[in-house]
Amino acid sequence: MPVARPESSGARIIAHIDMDCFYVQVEQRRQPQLRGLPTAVVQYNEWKGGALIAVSYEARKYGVKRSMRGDEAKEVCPQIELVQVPVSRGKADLSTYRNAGSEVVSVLSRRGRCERASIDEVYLDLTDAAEVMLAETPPESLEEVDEESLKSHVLGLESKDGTDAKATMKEWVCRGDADHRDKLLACGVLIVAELRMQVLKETEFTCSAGIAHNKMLAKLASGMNKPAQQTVVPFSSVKGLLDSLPVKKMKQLGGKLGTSLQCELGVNTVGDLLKFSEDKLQERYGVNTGTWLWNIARGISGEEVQARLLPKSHGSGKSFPGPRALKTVASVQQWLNQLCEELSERLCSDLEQNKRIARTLTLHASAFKSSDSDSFRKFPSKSCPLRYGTTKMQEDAFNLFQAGLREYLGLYGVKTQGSHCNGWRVTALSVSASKIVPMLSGTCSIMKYFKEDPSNSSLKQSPNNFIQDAEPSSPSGSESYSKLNSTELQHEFAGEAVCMERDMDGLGQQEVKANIWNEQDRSCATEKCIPQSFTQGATQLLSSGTESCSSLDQNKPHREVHREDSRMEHVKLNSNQHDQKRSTLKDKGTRSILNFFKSSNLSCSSQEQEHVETTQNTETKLALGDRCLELNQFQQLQGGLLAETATNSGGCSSDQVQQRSEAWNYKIDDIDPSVVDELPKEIQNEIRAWLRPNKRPNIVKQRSTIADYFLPSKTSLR
DNA sequence: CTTGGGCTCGTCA
DNA sequence: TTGACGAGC
Repeated sequence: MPVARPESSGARIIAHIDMDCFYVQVEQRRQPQLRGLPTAVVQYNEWKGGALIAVSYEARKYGVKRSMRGDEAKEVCPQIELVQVPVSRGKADLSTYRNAGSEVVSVLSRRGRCERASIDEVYLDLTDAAEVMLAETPPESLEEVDEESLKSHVLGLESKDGTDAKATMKEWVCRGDADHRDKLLACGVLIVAELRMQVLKETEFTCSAGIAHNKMLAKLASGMNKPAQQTVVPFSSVKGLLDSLPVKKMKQLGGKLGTSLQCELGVNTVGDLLKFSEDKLQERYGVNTGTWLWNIARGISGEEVQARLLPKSHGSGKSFPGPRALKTVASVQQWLNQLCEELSERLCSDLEQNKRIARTLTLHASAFKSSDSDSFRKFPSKSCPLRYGTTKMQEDAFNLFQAGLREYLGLYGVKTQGSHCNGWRVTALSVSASKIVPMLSGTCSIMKYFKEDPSNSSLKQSPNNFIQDAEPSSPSGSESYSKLNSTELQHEFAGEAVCMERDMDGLGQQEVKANIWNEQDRSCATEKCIPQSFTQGATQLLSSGTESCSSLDQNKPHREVHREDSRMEHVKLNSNQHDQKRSTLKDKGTRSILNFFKSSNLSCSSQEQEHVETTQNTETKLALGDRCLELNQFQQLQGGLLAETATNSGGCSSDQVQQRSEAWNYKIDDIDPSVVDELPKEIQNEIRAWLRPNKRPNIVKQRSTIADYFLPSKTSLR
């Protein structure tokens, strides 16, 4: 349900960026000979040539539509190039598109708060950047405006007779008598044009954009002039836009709510909503939705751009339409195994690249009973704590399915569930992982220990390995989030990490924490930089720690340094209290990670070793605070104590840490990378199963990723 | 202009 | 925890 939020004071500059027929562009980049040709991406489906899920603009000219099947498209456009969505494990695999989306996000997140709204859509809050530009280099002072900006469209701006569109645009951007809001929008136009050109340069993708004072209007505008164009919505044209806009075009009104407005209130355009009082709308749709409707009728939407570059959940699913519906428990289990493999792979990538862990596993299914079709029931979805490891996930998913099936069938009819058809059919299955939280230092160190352990590669035993790992040539499921803007990632994590710190505060550890930060401030400011062997992984995590750390880091690529500089500038210029608070908290979160990298180094040069030793004391003092979280999270990965920690309402006391540490019979700090085999059996198995989907050694991979990122040519990315 | 299905993701209650 | 719903390629 939409929720009304008051519009904050002061005009914001919000952009919505939408990739043009994104999947097609990704395929055309991979196969450049397809560029300029009518092209469509079809989902694997033998029936009638598959379903089109993305259509190039060249193909649209021929009347090819997304709703068509491959065969129909061939009829209206015989020369159309149909590219199939990659398939792995018998199902569509969208990793390549997700990865490409990450590339785009890494460019777009440089100028302001960035929210990844979908695989190919992004919201940006460019308010600060626009205000800085207006203060320092206002558009009216420009003698020249770049071509891309001049190609923009201004809603409600008519080109005068005899004047070409670009001249009109230049006049609009540079006019000195505009009000403050329009001047900020003009800055937004210039910034977004720049960003879009940068996206094209670095990713070869074109996109369209909307620039307005809130998300709702920016989203509306981005679709108005496609492809590869941008549209700005001045405040003065909002009313005119909404008055004639069909309600169904508005985000969140495309479904039942919009239909209800049309049918029950006779509201056809958003402007029609103005006839209804807030009370009336609330009465019918509830306070939240009512107020939300009242606001959007007036172009008001205070929804903030969330700082989020990463998805909140991962899912893998497949449907089994018509005759392909699954009839046996065994076949369901087979498919669940496939789905869990993919999910597990993606979770491992997320863990490795973004240091996040998912806590909940959910199974969704659709089914019908052929016997009594009149008593139709929905198959219930079921969740449980998520245990890492492909095999465990497969077990858990299957158990969730069986629990759901029992409920679905009722108490009877469970007996003959063996391999025989029992009247039920499963038409869709999916597994998803949610409640993804950032991992703090501890678990991370454990990961590294095992990943870097050479003896680990010889441990190739893996139960239930009936499917070979993904072909070496296609690292599916390995999302290149490592390419994301590091400062933004940081930003995103800061909030979560802070939450966990607060939990600790609640347990009376404030003083400990204060000491930790003091120590870290000092060590961070005085030490040179991170040992080289860690910079690959650490660069992302550390880059915005403090000025002294980042400016002295010789290994940091130039571009990254530049980005940090602009970020620091940004922080300095911002007098907003909230932002100051946020940046302080961010630094805290960063430093706890920073500390880990400093102290967990195993193989640095002697000179670096010395540095590590000087920070060792700091690490020891962290024991009470961070160690608590490390243990918690490590145990979560093990899955063994998850239920227990869950009932613990988060957090744990130092006593409990002590207890558990003893229960496990080893200390995390004491684990030697060469003694995997000496670990408790269940941990060995867990680690092996857990690592199985990602065989590539960490170091090699990270190096290649970073190198790729800075290669002048894109060829190695494809 | 809408239409569709498979897949993925998000929000709210 | 679970379900309903919305969105987009």
